[in-house]
Amino acid sequence: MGRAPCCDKANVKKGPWSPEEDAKLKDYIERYGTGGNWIALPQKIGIKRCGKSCRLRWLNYLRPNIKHGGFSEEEDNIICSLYISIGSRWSIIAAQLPGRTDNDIKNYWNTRLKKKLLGRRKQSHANRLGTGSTQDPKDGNGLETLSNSAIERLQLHMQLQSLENPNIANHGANLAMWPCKLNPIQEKMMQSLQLLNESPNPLMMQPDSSQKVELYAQSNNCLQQAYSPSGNIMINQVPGSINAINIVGSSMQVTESEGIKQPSMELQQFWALQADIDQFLSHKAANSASLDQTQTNEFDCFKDMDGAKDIMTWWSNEFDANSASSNSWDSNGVLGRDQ
DNA sequence: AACGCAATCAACCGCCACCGC
DNA sequence: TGCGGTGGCGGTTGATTGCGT
Repeated sequence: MGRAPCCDKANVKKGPWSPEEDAKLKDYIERYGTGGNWIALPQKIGIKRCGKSCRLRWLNYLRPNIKHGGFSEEEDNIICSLYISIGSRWSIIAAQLPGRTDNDIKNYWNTRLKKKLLGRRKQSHANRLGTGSTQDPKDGNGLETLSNSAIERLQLHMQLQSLENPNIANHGANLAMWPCKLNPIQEKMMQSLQLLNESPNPLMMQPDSSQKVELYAQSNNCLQQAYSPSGNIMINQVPGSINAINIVGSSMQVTESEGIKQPSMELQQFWALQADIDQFLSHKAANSASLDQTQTNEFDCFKDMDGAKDIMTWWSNEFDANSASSNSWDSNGVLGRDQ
């Protein structure tokens, strides 16, 4: 027995929405709201659609302030940063991009961004597999033991590191060094997300819980307005992970002696993001687990670092310094606007 | 102009978590 | 506590559009 369908499939229209259906749905929701029940909505409105379909249509197209297409370079960078850090949590990524929907971002990533970033490497990988690689694809120690998402993210890590600093990439980079040219907000996003969510990643430093971590703001002063009642910023409260961070600006350390200042807008956004992430993680982490299980599973294969070393080395070496020198993680670099 | 292939994106599907009973 | 209904999410599909030959 399969589960009961959410609606009567036989009497439900599928496919593209007509302007009339759109108008009915939009008009109804603007007048009365959803009533907290999407399943019942189509009947009330008088359209033969599945409730889920109505929800999707509203969220992705009909609700106000939706943006379509025309992703900016900043949005590109944010999407990439977050994808690398947290994977395909499109709803979380979308939450950081006002007006964008998870579906839009997912499509954009799958059809464009991913190809921009991974296309060349995948080609190179294919060549390698076809020309004498000794790695058996069925071998459990190979790339195939990773989820696609994890592979992509690790590839992106390495590729971007290579672009920034081929020497570091060749020796197992510390992700705290990366990315070097994000804007300040993205930089903080990455730092907090990495600390919160990626500690099993062997590419990253793994500070113990008592270690003080300093986040360096690079040549910007956005953190110099940092405010924190205790002199520390609580980065998260997950047991066993980092729980306090001293933020050090380019020339100024935020301490209690700095006194109380109003938080900047950027810092408020930063904290809001952290709250979102914390909420997500605590939601996922059933009491004892400090990390999202899915995330952990993705990197289970790296528990045995010997098995992963070759992969890392290959990824690092695969990317030649010549190509790296012609790119950088800025608006004209990695993402290379090709229009 | 016609065809075939690739890219794009709207929409669907199925799974999972949450919530109320 | 278990179960069913619902919402939310990510993966996938398939129709449409664009482009090269």
